[in-house]
Amino acid sequence: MLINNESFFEQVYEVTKLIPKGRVTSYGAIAAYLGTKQSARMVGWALHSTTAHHHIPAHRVVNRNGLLTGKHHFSSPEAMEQLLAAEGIEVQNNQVQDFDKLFWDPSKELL
DNA sequence: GACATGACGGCAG
DNA sequence: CCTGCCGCCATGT
Repeated sequence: MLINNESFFEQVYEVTKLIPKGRVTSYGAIAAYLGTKQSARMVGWALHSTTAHHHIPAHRVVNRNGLLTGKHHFSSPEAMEQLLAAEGIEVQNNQVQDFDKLFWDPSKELL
């Protein structure tokens, strides 16, 4: 996989868009895929820009714990849960159920 | 220009 | 097992 042909943000957008419906991934996974696993925070920041001006399924991206930490940044705190639920992902207490099963690793699946 | 914070993650205690 | 601290990059004050 070629890395760093475009901006870090652009790559985050693409990876996020490639997340299969009904699947979720983590900021760290995306960061690791992009080669900046140490800067998982940047991924979150990138997605922040994404939700504002791009149509990105950012609701499929959660933290390593499977927790919907960023739901508060969506149109509505419930939006993230609703979107995930609409895709068949069970969310309880801001946490993705069966996260380990639904987890989608870009560096593995997208390879 | 410097300090503090943030959609995170890993390691140490 | 749970809590706390550090690192990383960009943005806001």
